[in-house]
Amino acid sequence: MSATMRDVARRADVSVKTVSNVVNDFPHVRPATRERVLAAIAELGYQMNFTARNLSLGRTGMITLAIPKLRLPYFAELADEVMGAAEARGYTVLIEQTGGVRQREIDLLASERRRMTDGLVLSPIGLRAGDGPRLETGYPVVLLGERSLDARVDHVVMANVAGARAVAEHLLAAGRRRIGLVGSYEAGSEGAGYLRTRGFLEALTAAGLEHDPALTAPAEDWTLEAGAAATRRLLDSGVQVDALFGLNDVLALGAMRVLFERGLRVPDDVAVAGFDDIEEARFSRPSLTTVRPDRAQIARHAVSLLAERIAVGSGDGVPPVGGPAFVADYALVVRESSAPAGR
Amino acid sequence: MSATMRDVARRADVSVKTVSNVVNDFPHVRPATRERVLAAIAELGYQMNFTARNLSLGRTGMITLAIPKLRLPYFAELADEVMGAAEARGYTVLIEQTGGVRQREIDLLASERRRMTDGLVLSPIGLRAGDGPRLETGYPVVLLGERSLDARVDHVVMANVAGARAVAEHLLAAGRRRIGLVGSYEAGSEGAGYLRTRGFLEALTAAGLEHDPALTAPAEDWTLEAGAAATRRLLDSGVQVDALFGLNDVLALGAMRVLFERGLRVPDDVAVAGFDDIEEARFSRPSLTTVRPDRAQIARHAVSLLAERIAVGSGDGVPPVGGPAFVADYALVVRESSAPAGR
DNA sequence: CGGCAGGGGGTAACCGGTTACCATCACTCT
DNA sequence: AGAGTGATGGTAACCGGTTACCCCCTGCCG
Repeated sequence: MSATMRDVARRADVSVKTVSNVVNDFPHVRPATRERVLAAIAELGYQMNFTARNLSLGRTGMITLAIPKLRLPYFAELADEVMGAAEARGYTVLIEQTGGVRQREIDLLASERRRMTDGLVLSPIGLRAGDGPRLETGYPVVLLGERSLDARVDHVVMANVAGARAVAEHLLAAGRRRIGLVGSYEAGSEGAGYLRTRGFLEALTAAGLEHDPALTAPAEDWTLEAGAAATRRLLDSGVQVDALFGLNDVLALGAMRVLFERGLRVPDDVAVAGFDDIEEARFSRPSLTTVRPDRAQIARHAVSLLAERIAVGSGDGVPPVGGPAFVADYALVVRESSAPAGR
Repeated sequence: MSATMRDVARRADVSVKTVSNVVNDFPHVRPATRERVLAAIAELGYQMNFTARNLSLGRTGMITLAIPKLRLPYFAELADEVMGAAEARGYTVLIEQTGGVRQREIDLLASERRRMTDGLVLSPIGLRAGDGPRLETGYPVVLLGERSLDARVDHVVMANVAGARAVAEHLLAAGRRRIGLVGSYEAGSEGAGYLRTRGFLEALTAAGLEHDPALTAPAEDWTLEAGAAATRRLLDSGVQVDALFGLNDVLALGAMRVLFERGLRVPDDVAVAGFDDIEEARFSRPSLTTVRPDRAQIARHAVSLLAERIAVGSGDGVPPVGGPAFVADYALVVRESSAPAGR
């Protein structure tokens, strides 16, 4: 079909080695020769076959980013950051959606398809403690999420506990005492949901308060829809709340929507806060108080760790163990939804 | 490093052909032989090298989806749909972001990197009329967007003109007469911005009205931020509006945020409508009237056209010309932001 | 019992690059 | 002048699959 390196070589009357030297701009090529080759390339419209190159190089220059769902703004923003960080290192990112389903996450690790990429950045949701060994496949993997999987794999985490504690402290300082928790986590999973809940509870405890279990609004997914549904159930149960903490921003936004439908004013009647600082949080009505993890930092670090691991793997035999998890910075962002006084 | 097919063959005491027959479950393999091969595969932990397979097959099983920005909810949702449609056909999707920049879009078409995938679904923003020929590279391409690029390439479009007209008619029917237009398009580009504007103007004309140029709020990007900024400028200019039509939902949501900041009530003082029906539109306060294009249909059709084109390309020589553009269904979704009477 | 059909499986070429190894060649150095 | 040196570029093996082509063997038919 299209021209190959040998065609170019024949046309320029040189060897394939020389053509290869030119396209990879290897230094020792005489200018005149280079010209001839470039001319031949232009005439034939030659374009390199990357699959062939990848085969001989033994690498593809691609890494996989596995996230639960692209439609969730947090992950779309994360993907954007990771793509940027990867590009800076010459990698192309292949995005896979796991739906947060454990089996999909495991499949991805075991899958033959993954051999199309040089490494994997996995944002695990479904994996459970005990699944750790599945990660130790010798294939370069970096986890985005708490290192609760007892796996000897590199981790990049956000300060879930500290961030959630900061939010709760802020709400308590504003005088809120009956704080509803929107969202839940699978028992046994030690993911972001568990950790944020823990941070939240720690703050209450530190303030000498106890969390009323009736103030928990479980949500299956971390979506607007689920946040709204959970909040509806909570309010229907008749409990009184003066604040709601969504385990992430979309849950909080879904909750706000329901408060609005029920005629409750935010923040006057009920303060609301979330976690993630997705872009929508700044533009919602009212704008949403939340925790902003340094996403760019997370992405950069994850890609950097993965690149390192890939390099090592291709070097000697046994890759070293992942070091301690890297914890990204965060900041509490107070906005209208929890402003001290009604506006 | 890892085991190859030849290793498996040696281990099972068969030829590579037989191993290949087994892994590709070719019918004529004696059960006993198959067992031996499978056992060898298990023992060696063999995993096929996809790069090698791709090289001999001359295809990669991947297609590229090029969109402006993953952070824009519309495109995140579209990407999700495309990935689903592609998976149903055995393709993996590689997402590239163009930022809506013309040069990036052109680079993508010319790039050698694209040779890593079998085809391209491109959502062009920056390409101009006249750029058509650049698309005719013999490489399978399907365009998401109006066929204004005079290119002989397959197109899948949404009913931008009709959808926008429907929105405008709805606002007019609700008695709105000074309808601001939030968003703009590059002169000369005939993309979604231009077409939606056209549909909007058609409705006004049909109603015997003229659009006051002062009611246009240009926005550089189609983002929340840009929508807010544009609306701020519009309101600052002192013009009176009783409705705002955002050329897409995020522009409209950004606009709503500013109306709120200025103490204007939606829909009582100003009705608002958008285009795209992103998920956030259902949960905003108030919920947003918009046009819902059938995204799933668009994705399915685009992937299907591309798959067809890929199949043809590998068959005979010259691929046929793209047929007439496929126009996806749409529906006007009326919500609170333009409800007839204040709630 | 020879011949033939077709299932089962081996051999080796091929996909299109990279690169180890080697051969020239032009100079410079002693 | 002979040797050493580095630039230049050719040859062919190799990456790890797929597959065209061929051979062997078994079962069945005449």
